[in-house]
This record gives sequence, C-alpha cells and structure tokens, in this order.
Amino acid sequence: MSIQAPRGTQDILPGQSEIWQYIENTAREICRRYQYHEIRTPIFENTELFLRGVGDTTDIVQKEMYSFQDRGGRDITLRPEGTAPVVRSFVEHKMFGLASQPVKLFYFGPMFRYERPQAGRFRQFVQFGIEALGSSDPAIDAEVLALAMDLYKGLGLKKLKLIINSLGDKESRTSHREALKNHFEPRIGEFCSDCQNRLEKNPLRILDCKKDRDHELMATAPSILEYLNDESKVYFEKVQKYLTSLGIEFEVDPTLVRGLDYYNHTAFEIMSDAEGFGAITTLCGGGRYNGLAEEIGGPETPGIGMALSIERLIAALGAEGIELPREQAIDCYLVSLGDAAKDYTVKLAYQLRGAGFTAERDYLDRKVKAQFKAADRLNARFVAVLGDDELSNNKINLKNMETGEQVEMNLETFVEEFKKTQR
RNA sequence: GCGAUUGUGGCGAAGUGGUUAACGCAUCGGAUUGUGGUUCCGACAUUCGUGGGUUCGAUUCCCAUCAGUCGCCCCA
Repeated sequence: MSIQAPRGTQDILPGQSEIWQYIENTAREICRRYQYHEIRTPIFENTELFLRGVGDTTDIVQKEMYSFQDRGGRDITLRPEGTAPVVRSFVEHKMFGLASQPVKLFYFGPMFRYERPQAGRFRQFVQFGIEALGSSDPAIDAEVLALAMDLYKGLGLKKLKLIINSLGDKESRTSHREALKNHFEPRIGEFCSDCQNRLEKNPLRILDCKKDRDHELMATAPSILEYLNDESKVYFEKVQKYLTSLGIEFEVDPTLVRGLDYYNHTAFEIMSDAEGFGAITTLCGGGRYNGLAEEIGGPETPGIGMALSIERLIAALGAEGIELPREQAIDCYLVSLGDAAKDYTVKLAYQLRGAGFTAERDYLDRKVKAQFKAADRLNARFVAVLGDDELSNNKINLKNMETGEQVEMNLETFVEEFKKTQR
C-alpha cells in the first residue's frame, strides 16, 4: 500500500456517491419548499473568525482545529463548522439590509475537525445546515426543527428522538451558571477530574457526567429552567407550543448543553434510537445564537440554525435498514463481433447518447459471451448485436434482455426505431 | 489527547518459526468457432500493511510506524 487517504478522511466511490446525491437532492428540494437559499462560503477562513465566533474555551477551538499559516503569514483554519462563516458572510455582505427578511440560508459542504476517528466521526465530514437570520420569532425555531425532521422522515428514518432545551438569554445563563458553581464548589473534590475542570469552564456540563451521575448533589442541582427570566420562559413555551401544533414530538432535557459558546435560548439535538447505532447518536444539532453577528462585528441580529452530518445520516439509514433508490440500469449495450462492426459501435453509441439514451459498449475486446455478461452486469435493458454479417446487410439485432426476444432492425434507422420501442 | 483491538489476492476468510500460503466470491479463458443470469473444467498472492530486530530461517516472535475498528473525551 503506497499513499493512502489521510486519516479520518474517506473517498466516496461510485455506488456510494449515488446515495449522497439522493440525500443532497432531497435536502435541496426541502429547502426550496421552506424557502432557504444556498450559500457557499470558503472552506477556509481566518482563524480569528472561529476564535471569536465559536468561542476560545470550546473543545473545537482548543484542540480540534486544522489551523496553519499560509505563505503570506496569515492565520488560516479549515472550517470546523458552518455557522460562523455564514454569519460572517451575512455581515460582510450586509445581508441585514436585504429587502426580504429574515434571511434564510442553507449550505452543504465539508467541515474539518482534528479528532480521533471512530464510528460516525471523521476529520473531514460533510454537513448540511441551515441558518435563519434576522428574526426572533419562536415560530422560526420551530420551522428549523421541522425542516430537519422533514429531511429525516422524507428519507424514511423513524427511530428519532428530538431533545430540546432552553439556555435562556444572557441574563438567565449567567445567573444559572453562578448558581451551579455555588452548588458544586464546596464539594467539587468529590467529583471526577473532568467535572472539576468543568466547574469553571462550563458547570452545566457537570450535569451530563456519567461517572458522577449518582452523586447526591446531582439530583438537587439547580435546573436552567428555574433560572429562565420571564422573557426566556415565554419564548421557550412558544417554541414548544408550535412544535406540538406541528405534531413534532420532543423531549425537554434541561441538561442538554451544546459545545459551542454562541448558543442561547433554544438548543436542540436530534438523536437516533436505532439498535446498534453505536456510541455516537447525535445526528443533528443546533440552536439559537442571538448576538453572534455582533460578536463578528455586525449589527445586533438574532439567528438560529442547525447542522447535520451526512455521514451520520447514512449510518442511521443503515441502522434502520433503509435502502435508498439508486437506479443504474442502462438503456442499450452494444455487442459487436468483428472489427468493422466493432468500429461501427463507436458511432452507434454516440448516436444513442445523443438521442438521450444511456449506452455502453465493449472496450476490452471481449468475446460475444463476455460482452453479454457485461451487459447483464450493467443491468442493460436492451442489447444491440452487430456482427459483420448484419453490417453488410445494413441490419442490427435488438434483444430485450428481460424477455429474451430479439428483433431485426434497419441499421440506418436504428436509433429512431430504438426510440419507438422505448415509447 | 488516552485506552483496547485488528491489518493475509479485487472482496470475504483459514493458516504455520521452515520452504507448494487453504477455501469461498468475483474476474478471465474453455466446454457452447455469434448471445446473459445455471452447470462443469481450468487460470489467478516470488507473498502475508510498512520499516527494523531476534533467528540458520519469519507471514507467523519482538519493537516502531501507518491505517481500520471500538470505547473515553467531545461532538455532526
């Protein structure tokens, strides 16, 4: 084995790429219905964008970024997520001034995180995500969730669990954070080392800890929901009300925390319930990020978005045993016998393709039998047989591979006649 | 970043400190001198991820390295 693809990356080969296309097409169609429009941002950005946008205390920034200096000495990072770049573009192009508001965008593309690869985790992975900027209507929070669920359900996934939480606004968050610190601090020595780190960094995460799950302070810890101020509380209730009215089932989990600093109010994850899905079950994550635009130097702009990984989506399809359609039959395979006939099929294939058909011929000088085998393997609906005999009589034989019937046609008008058989 | 485990032909998979590295699938050729999905016959790894070491000798033992898989952390 000489050179391999870098660790944590993968080639998507024919056979597999059709699945990706199908998912991508489905996502695009759903975005069209919801009126989200595609935005394509660079795959690398100035490192500072992520330091400011994602937050320099997050794992992503601290240990997962692909950062380097380019030849001009600029600090560059391969994007680890899509929201900060989209918001950067929104600000840079002054989309807050566009006539139609809110601005609803979607993107599709590779993200990069330097992590140990594992089930459902790669160093380069593809995210589909949407962002709605300029509205703080809880209805749009519900819309973002609805779109994500539509995509999953449209592809046939059933074993899904939507978990939502509210992180509240800045005021609510700060008071809750203080309360958590005060709650755990006196006895933090009884907790695992991870939790001891979390106390300062992100005390909310302590609630998530598996090792210390049974500690008595866990049950009595203050819940974020109790610290929501009135405005945040009403907001969260409305989001839930809308979801209920759409028939979207969800679960409120006050311990749900997201790994990026910019979230506030609504936060959510969609997980797979499917058997044998492995340790990584998060398919989709997102939330509201009012204030991110300001952080990046724009005007105060509310925003909400979600992102999901195609790799994990495909894994979930596998776990639920769902096969996506991928039709690959070809219309006509040209079998030839003899040098003159073989030469002629070059032209014939060209004509068939020009008429809109999928056509293939032999390029390996195979025997007739082997050519038929190849046609069969390619799922050819018809095989046209051209030998030097037919060629000199200006004829060609067309065989229907399903019925085995074979009819003789005029070589000159073959493409026309073939068209008729297709109707 | 930490831990565990695996790495043999295109794919799946056996195997042993000693010289012919099973088998299955796929592929190619023939039986069928111009017609597929069945059957039968035949062909197909100077080589066991890579590099180094131990040894008279290693694919088998040891070390390193690369990669896959799984778990922790964290996330998509």
